[in-house]
Amino acid sequence: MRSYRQYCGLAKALDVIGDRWTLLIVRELLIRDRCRYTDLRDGLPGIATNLLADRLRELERAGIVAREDAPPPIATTLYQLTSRGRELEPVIDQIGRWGGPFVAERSKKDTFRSHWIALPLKLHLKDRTPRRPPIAIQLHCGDEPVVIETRDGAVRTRIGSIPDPEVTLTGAPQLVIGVLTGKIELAAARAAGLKFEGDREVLRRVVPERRREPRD
Amino acid sequence: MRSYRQYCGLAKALDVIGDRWTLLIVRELLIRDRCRYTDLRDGLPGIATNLLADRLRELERAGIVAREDAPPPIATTLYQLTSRGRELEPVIDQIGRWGGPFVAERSKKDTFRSHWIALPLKLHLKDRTPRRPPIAIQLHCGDEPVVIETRDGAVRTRIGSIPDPEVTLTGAPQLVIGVLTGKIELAAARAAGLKFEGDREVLRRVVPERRREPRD
DNA sequence: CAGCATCCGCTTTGATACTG
DNA sequence: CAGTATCAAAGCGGATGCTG
Repeated sequence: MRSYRQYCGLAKALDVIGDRWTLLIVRELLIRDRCRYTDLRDGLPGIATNLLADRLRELERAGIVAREDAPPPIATTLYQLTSRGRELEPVIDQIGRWGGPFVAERSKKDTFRSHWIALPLKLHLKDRTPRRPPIAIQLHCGDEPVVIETRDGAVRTRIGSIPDPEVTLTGAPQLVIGVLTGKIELAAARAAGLKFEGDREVLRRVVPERRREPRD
Repeated sequence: MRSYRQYCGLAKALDVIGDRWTLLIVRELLIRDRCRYTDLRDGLPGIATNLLADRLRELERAGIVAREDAPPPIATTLYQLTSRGRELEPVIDQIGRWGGPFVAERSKKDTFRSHWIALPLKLHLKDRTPRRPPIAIQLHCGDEPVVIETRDGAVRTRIGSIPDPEVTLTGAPQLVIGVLTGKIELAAARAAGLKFEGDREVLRRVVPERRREPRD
């Protein structure tokens, strides 16, 4: 990206992360921690492979991404965020929150990967009763399973499965998100096709975090 | 901008605000509230005029910017953010914070407009003793004067002058910002060329706000 | 197969000139 | 003042080819 050449923090940041696809690549790495080129490509439907390679080079040069050549017998390259890269989480959080209203309904032309909901869920949800024993909620709403786990009061999410989750939700992402953020009643979601298994009290334990009111 | 077509809040947001120049236009409108096409162009050195016109059209269509035809005798068009547009302030705040390290030093090729510092100062500073009578700090570090004012505990900034400020700072933006954010001692800044007039105790009243620690 | 690089047509951007 | 018009250059998207 050509620099704006403006002595301004916003403009300087956009010089680095303002390119097309760049922040979506960071999104992938925030969710997956360490992953291969192919994982990134699969999580970024629509990207041209040469662009992904270009962006990874630029991000590495900017100190946001580090590439690690896994030793044999794995023999593959792994990409991960540096600490400077992980500092982009609040940036992506805010942009994603601003874009929240746009995901109220889903267009048929939109692609979806289930792990995309992991980041907003982790950032939005909190454990209402952190003293009680940890719980896990298993989600099935796309290509890969996602787990929500409480641990030390924090809510974590990751790609994967767990043998005995307290709750399992299966269905369209709109319904899964709606139920977890409290925007859709469980009964309404089940009527709309969501499958629910487990203890419904557990579901109430994980609730959207109250946002700080903006100043001014 | 071509849509990413991803069912993801971040991607949907970037469909709208991810174009080159778009967030810088929002920056201008956050600082200036209502302004003319020419004001925007002056605040965006480097932008091609057709691009500014294009972006304003797109932003209007997206419900972020509203255009208002001022009645005669003014007879000019004024642009301002809608409420949805003002909701981008936290987005720009976070991106600007992330870009903060990049403005540690200034390249000679960088352009500068003094009002660019108004937004980060407003977002970073707080009034340590909000009960005391309001104060004003006058800044001269570029093309236009900027005022910092305390009011009801909040810190506000605007383009303009005030007759009798408690403090006046004149000099390079690095020095002005450094002193206000506490990164440079006043004595060091004066040695480096900053002119200071007024009550140095007043300067201590306005301090950087403590950021909430990130979760996780 | 993973991890790119190359090529090509198309779109976006940038610089400048011009207009009501 | 507030844009539109024009055109060259850069960037992007899609397909394909190469290499270990």
